[in-house]
Amino acid sequence: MGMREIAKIAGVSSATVSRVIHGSNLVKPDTAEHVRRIIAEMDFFPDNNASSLKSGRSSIYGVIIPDITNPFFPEFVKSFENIVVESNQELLVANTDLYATRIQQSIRRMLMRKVDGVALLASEVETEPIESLIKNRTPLVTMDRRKVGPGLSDVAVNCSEGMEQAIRYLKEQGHRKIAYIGGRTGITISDHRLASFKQALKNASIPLRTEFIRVGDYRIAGGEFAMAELLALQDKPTAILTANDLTAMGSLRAIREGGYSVPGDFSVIGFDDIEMSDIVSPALTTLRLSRPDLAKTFFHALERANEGTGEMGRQYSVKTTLVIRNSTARAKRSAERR
Amino acid sequence: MGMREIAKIAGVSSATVSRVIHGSNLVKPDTAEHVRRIIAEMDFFPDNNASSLKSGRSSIYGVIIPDITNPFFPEFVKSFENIVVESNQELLVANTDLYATRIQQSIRRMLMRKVDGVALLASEVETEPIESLIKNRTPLVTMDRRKVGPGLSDVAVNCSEGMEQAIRYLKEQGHRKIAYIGGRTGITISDHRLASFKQALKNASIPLRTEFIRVGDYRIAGGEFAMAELLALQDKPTAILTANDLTAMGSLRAIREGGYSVPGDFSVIGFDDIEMSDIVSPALTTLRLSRPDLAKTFFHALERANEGTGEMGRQYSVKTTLVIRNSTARAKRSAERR
DNA sequence: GTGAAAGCGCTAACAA
DNA sequence: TTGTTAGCGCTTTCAC
Repeated sequence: MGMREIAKIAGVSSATVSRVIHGSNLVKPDTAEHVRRIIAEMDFFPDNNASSLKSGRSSIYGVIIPDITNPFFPEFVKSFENIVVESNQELLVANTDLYATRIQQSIRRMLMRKVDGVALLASEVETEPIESLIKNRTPLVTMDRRKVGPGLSDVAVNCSEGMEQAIRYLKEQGHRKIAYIGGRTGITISDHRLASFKQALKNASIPLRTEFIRVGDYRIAGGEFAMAELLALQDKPTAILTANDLTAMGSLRAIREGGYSVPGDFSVIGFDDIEMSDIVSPALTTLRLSRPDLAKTFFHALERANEGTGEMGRQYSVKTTLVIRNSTARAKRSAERR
Repeated sequence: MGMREIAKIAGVSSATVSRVIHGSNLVKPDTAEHVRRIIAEMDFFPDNNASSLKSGRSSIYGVIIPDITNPFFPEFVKSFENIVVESNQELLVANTDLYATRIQQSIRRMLMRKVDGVALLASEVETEPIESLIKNRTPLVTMDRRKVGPGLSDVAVNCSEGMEQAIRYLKEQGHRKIAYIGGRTGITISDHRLASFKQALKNASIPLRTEFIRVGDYRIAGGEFAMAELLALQDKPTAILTANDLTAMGSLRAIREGGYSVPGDFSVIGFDDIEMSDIVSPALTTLRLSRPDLAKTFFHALERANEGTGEMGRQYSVKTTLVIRNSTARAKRSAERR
């Protein structure tokens, strides 16, 4: 069952059928209507592979994420998929499981499918795989790499504003000893968040203590481990900022295990505002990074790149806002007792 | 850059290049090696659309899930993707967001891409969309629909065994008043779980109380609401089984909100064993449904259907096992006091 | 072992 | 407004 047969039944040419399917206005309404009826009757649908072969475009966007097990990403994918499907396109999702090598594989596979663009949210990325995308003139939009080029755009997560808010808020609550549990260094996304944290401290005239800077892995286990280290300190912090909510949840866990309470003994602030944040106990104060906004921005950047081909990419930015829940409170006069 | 050009450079025909790429053993090793080198040098990769068009197969499997926000599904997708990518195929994931209408859309889109098979984990499924798959001879494997046919297989979740275990365990712990929070009725998956629960109670000679049977929605909110109803009962249960872990977490929440404790006042058992189960507090006792096993079974069923085309589908089954953590304990002499 | 050639189903430029 | 036609890049007989 191909367009040819539909054409025969309808008494038109396959070109007309194609036009009808694509809603061309060069077809007489009557004819179009007639053809549409036949299509419906025969329950016909076109072969996408053939169109892609012909046109070189596939109406597929690729998304590469590092860890589908981190709720932030499914939530992003969901938002993104809604937008993409809305415009009759499709999503090819690849999860790299945090292996940098799998990024290359994924990109390669997407290139073979002639995707119309790639949203790359896995930040542990080397330059090589990106080049193959550029070379094949496939638009790429990255997250928080802060580099643009021809066909290469970036969506930065503007955390400095949020961090400022968070630090200011903590300061108002009487906190002066503020720790940070980040992600592996060397990854731009981690570096930027840490830098924003330091800057925010500075702006608030709060001294930075190196022993208060710890490294996690964006997962619960990492947050738990890093928090345990913090708890082992003689002079403990009274508040902890984290690079993402999972890290914050790990901290919560370590604090509980250590026999302390949140927000009684420690205030904890997450990052992302995944759905779970509102559900754990205590509900997490966090810096919200809106998934719908992020998805919209990625989509927009991709669309744009697809119109003006070869055009220079842009630097986009989405911001974060502080959402106050129950994991933060006034600092105790002395959190060190006990 | 197509096979033609590679062929020219290598001084062979495009047919030979194609053979080399597919590892055909009809090519002289020397020639093959030579061609491979050129391919690597030129960084060539074939156009999948062209192959699919020619062969009618795409090396893509489709997966349709109801709610990407429920960690069970990302965890399944991850396992499934690993297997699929291993065998040089790909995954097209569609999330229906619990809208039955989106299942049809998804299937249609997959049909247009000529997927080699569809794994359908969204259970709220009518017969119509399935038929279009069958008609197009695209293998389909469903979860817990318990119906098979030509090109249609099913993977049943054998929960009866697990339920028996759970009830037996609770009975040993002194529980006699056991409630169940399930999913919307009418969905086979919900019906089966409920039926297994009832059967298990019967086998353990524990009376079934209708007011102890509640309906959730496989999400935290539903579990919370249903548990609140249970708490409002004069004569409360002492243990609660749930249709999935999210429901169980909702119960935990309602119990905490109600001023009770787990497992002090109530024992709670989940279903699935999502990663979070081990992380919430208290860690959840649950019936584990192994994602890797489930993924393997789906893949196997799909592969099988793809070999013997038009063959009759099979009924597969994966089992569940009780994982005991901290949300269950001995029943109090009287849980009703207070 | 290797090459020539005929399409797979669709699109788009051109013709009518 | 509609039809004709030439491929898109690959696979796969069939012939050598």
